[in-house]
Amino acid sequence: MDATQLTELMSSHDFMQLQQQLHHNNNNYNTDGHNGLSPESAERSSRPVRRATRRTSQLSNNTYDLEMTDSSSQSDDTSGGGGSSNGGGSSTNNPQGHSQGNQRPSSRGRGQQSNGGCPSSLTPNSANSSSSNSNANRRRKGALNAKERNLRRLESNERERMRMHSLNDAFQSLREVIPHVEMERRLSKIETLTLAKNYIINLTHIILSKRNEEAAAMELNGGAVGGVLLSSLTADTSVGTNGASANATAALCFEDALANGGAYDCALLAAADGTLLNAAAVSANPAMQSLQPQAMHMQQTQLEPTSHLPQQQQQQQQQHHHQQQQTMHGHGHMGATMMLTQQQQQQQPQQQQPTLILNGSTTVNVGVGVGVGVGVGGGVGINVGVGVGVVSGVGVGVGNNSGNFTDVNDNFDEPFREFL
DNA sequence: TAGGCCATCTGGTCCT
DNA sequence: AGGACCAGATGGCCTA
Repeated sequence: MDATQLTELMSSHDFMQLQQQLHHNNNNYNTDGHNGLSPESAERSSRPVRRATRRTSQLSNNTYDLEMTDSSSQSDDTSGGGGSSNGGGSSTNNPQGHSQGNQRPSSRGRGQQSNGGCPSSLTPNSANSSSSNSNANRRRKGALNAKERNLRRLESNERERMRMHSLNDAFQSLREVIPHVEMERRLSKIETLTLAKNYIINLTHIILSKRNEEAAAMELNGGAVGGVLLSSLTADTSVGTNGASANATAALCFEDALANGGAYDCALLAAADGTLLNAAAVSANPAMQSLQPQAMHMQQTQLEPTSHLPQQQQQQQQQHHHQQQQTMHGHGHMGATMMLTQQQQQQQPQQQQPTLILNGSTTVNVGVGVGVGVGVGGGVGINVGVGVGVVSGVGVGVGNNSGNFTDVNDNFDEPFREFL
């Protein structure tokens, strides 16, 4: 599915319902409590169908040979001289191998242990140890211990599987709330974490800038309703490790978040390494909605520190982002102008709804904008600055150059503290 | 076929 | 002591 098809699909009226349905389905991800590898559960979930590995299937069937008394022989039994009792290979589990308990061809003593419950001794002297009750007891005890070790190992493996499943469930839950492109493959774990990080950063920027805007708007309009608010934000997110700045572009649309029962569409282009260019729809959870009590657009985010770049370079970046937008797999419910390029917007300034929303729904343009807004302010960091209304032709500057973005990082969790 | 991603097993370490 | 957590190893699946 290409971007056009995806956009068309997402433009459909039923898309919201479909999205919610998908969301619901995704919630079934790996909740069957088992290894999550059954074809049925895989079909239901977004987890790619994976066949269980040999080990997995065998262990899942509880065919682990508990009679083996040495766990190392089970995990690393490639030393059976190639003529391993399990036919060589890893031989951890032997689906057909229970019968081997009494005919294990291995020359190793362990095989004989399981036969008689008597650990064959590894020394010639102990080979005739049956004459000694104490030795036999020791051997039995040793065998039981080995069995117990194997049992413990099995239990430990099971716990580890469950632990990893719960971890994967958490990853899946995270995938479902992170805006990203609906890809044919699911996000990998590293992609999920990267997007989540950038998404949090974006939300933080929005909240902080929105607060500044509201304060400025109140001051500007004297609190009157009806003022046109335009703001531009450029933010430096030097949050990456190894000093790399995040280069993110986001287009979030909370347009009718509340009107649609809490679902909103948004697109997020975010990647610290520039490899992820994704857009997608998510369903907002109540906590996220509470962060945005007003409907809000965020048409474009560019987290690259651009305000200090030469104008020419900024223009180049704008062009680059135009191209990105054209290829972006955006969600259809992006609002009328969400996915339009600047050129397109300029070509139809009369038809489209004003992108600059009045009080009640605020437009927040993050980045050196496409179509709207040019961040003003020399410094790197958040520039809730002078807006230039390109689309609607109306722009009211709200100056609030917050300076260096370290201010944000210093109080990174501040906007969220009230929700803790 | 190489590389990426993943599930699982495993042994060591830490924590309660 | 037992469970949780972690990282290394291994092998399967998928894609370019």
